[in-house]
Amino acid sequence: MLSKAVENYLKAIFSLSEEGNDNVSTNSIAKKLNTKASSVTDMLRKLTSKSLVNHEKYKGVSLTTKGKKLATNIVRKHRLWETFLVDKLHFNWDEVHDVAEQLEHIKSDKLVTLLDEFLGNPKFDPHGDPIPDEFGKFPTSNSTPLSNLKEGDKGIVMGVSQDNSTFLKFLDKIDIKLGNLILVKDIIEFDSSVEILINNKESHISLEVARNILVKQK
Amino acid sequence: MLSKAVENYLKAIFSLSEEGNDNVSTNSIAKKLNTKASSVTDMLRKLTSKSLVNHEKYKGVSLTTKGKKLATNIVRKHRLWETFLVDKLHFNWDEVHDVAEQLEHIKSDKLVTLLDEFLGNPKFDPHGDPIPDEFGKFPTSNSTPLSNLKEGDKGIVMGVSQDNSTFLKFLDKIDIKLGNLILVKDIIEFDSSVEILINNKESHISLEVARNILVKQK
DNA sequence: CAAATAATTTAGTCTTGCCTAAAAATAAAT
DNA sequence: ATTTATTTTTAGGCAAGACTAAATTATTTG
Ligand SMILES: [Mn+2]
Ligand SMILES: [Mn+2]
Ligand SMILES: [Mn+2]
Ligand SMILES: [Mn+2]
Repeated sequence: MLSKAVENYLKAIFSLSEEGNDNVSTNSIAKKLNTKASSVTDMLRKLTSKSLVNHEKYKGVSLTTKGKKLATNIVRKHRLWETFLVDKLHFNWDEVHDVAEQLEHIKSDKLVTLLDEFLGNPKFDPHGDPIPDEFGKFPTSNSTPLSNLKEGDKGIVMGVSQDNSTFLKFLDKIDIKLGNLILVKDIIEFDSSVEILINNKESHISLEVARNILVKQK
Repeated sequence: MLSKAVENYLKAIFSLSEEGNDNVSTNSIAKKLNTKASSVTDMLRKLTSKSLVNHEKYKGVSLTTKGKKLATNIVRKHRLWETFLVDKLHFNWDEVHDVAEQLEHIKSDKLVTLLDEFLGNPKFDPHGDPIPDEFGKFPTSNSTPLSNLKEGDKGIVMGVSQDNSTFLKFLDKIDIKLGNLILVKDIIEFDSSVEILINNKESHISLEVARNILVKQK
């Protein structure tokens, strides 16, 4: 039975290898988990001995098939619980991440299966992140960052690539939520910031924000 | 923030002091938590330093007001989660205890409040155990062990005083579930075992079983 | 009441997961 | 190609929580 610490390391390595190159660095893991590089090295030795990662000294680390399967299952649980909290308990989308960080470690296959069913086998969580199925397969979403659209383009909000609470609260304020239609009114050349229209409401967002909003172009 | 271990000790001490005398013994805690007496002594020192228990060497232990409040809240969470698992996810009542043992340690006041609401503020869990409210107040249930009834008496099943899975599965087999009506047909003098009728189905149960079924006499 | 038994506490270890400081390896810069 | 800076690993420790064995205190029993 995997400890909570081991599960968090697997999840961190998984998400880091998604967003970048195959071999994840010790430092990047330490940063993601708010820990020290030396602690990471310690843990990598343990993960290696459990055949969950391949680690060559000084060369970074990658998940084994077994490690990837386990990591995916934790992501699945995290996103199912977030969906439960928002859809059933009516949490706001900026409040669920920390609670889901705890719930994802509950060990019961039956619980996951029944929860999934109870929620109607959702494909995406409240932030638009894909929920892998019981075999670890992720649904695909043909969405692109809002920052890729041109002036005059329209897009439907499909998700966000940050679950930071301040970011999400800001989106709430300017009416950005999943399913809403965004019109790109203007792109300011100077700093690539974007003027948008949602529900007849104009807003001005930075490039950084636009990069973290995922839309399906219409 | 309390560790899982601390919470489990508090809960154990709470339940032991409910069912017996005020001062709980080291050995009884060790037995309940499947650990060794020496480990219990270690932990009692820690709990004492946190003002969660009063412990006089060799004289047993009791919860402080603070300790009792925290223990009650864990019981509350355990029973709310059991209710969720049975009512919403359709677990059987013999399958929920171990999962609830994990879920009870999730830390989020908002989660508890919203879960309670989502479940319709239940007063009793799937085993008939009372669920304390947010202030720690337990609802009262005027139920009595089935073993207290006389021949010819009738009673409605209000709960059980065991969440052991084999015991609950046995009850399933003879149609004993919350709300069902039991008629006491005969009490065998020799061993005080009981012949009962439920849903026109006759069963013969031991005194030990009868003691663990709680009914409201009709 | 003394002797035997049972319960509890203490002493000394172990594992997990984390830390700091120092050493070693790799990457970047002159 | 050295020197410098960065990254990673090692060495040594700490706290929580558990264990075994031994010592101490309480309780029974003859
Ligand atoms: Mn999240
Ligand atoms: Mn999410
Ligand atoms: Mn239970
Ligand atoms: Mn229960």
